[in-house]
Amino acid sequence: MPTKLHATPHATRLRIRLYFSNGSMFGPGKADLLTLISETGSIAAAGRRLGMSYKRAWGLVDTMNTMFAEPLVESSRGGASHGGATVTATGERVLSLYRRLEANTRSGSAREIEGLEGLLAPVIAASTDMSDGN
Amino acid sequence: MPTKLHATPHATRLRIRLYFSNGSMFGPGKADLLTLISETGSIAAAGRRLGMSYKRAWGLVDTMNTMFAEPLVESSRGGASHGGATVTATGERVLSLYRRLEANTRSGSAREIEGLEGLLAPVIAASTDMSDGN
DNA sequence: TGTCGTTATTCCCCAAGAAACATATCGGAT
DNA sequence: ATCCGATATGTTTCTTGGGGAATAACGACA
Repeated sequence: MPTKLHATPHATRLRIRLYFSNGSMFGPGKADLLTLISETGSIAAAGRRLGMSYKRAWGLVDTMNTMFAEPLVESSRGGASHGGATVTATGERVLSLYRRLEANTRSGSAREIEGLEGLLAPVIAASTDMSDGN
Repeated sequence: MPTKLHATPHATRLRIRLYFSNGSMFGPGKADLLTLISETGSIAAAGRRLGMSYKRAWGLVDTMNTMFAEPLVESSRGGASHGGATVTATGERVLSLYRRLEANTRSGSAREIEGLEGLLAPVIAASTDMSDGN
């Protein structure tokens, strides 16, 4: 029989949100949206991929564009491309800083995370009874 | 009105939440509650200090006690002391690990945080728009 | 046996926020 | 002049997490 648990290396996910002094905040939601806008070139497509309504995605973009000194996303309507959105250099910089913060935390606190994981209740393997939701 | 820029260096607050593979999570809410239970020796008192209802505080305690292998909080009813709650050794360990994770992040990503702060829109002194999103 | 403050638990209710729906607009291409 | 797909924004409907009130149990002690 296999050794011990630890079957899951680092399935633990971190969600880090920054609350700035001016009241604005930035976290994984905006970061992921930014990432997907950069990938897809469209607010709508990015929102769809994240399972959020266009309205919500647009609202987040609007907030991001006003909370920073320069807009993170530039959008255009109509035209040959039928509109779209691109992440500005500032946007990429914000994203890069945030991702680095995330990575730093994961690597810099690996010990603490493992320590917490080790204290968790063992997963109930029961495959017969699945009425529980939690 | 260059009355000021970033007078307060570290007003930016971090909120780190861990999502474990078993579906449970731990973040600043539970950590703060744990801290105050340790201080006050009472779930109710801790909840009051945090501005949350007893029901909510108790619910968080209950979740914490079941998500870890050993309870983080032990409580008693009645008696000479009229009941109360104490944080177990495991509880203190969890708290310590989480606080260290927080501190590590703050110190280990000071550059990134400062970088993001530097990109924020300057605070407009006069009119205050208390709107906010995610 | 009654008092006391805290833990434990249920039920009802509500507002904040998300979802859903509905338009309006843009502008190059055909 | 029209089509198209995406942006932009308002209006309505729905969901849900938490608050609040109410209630019970607990147990040492006087």
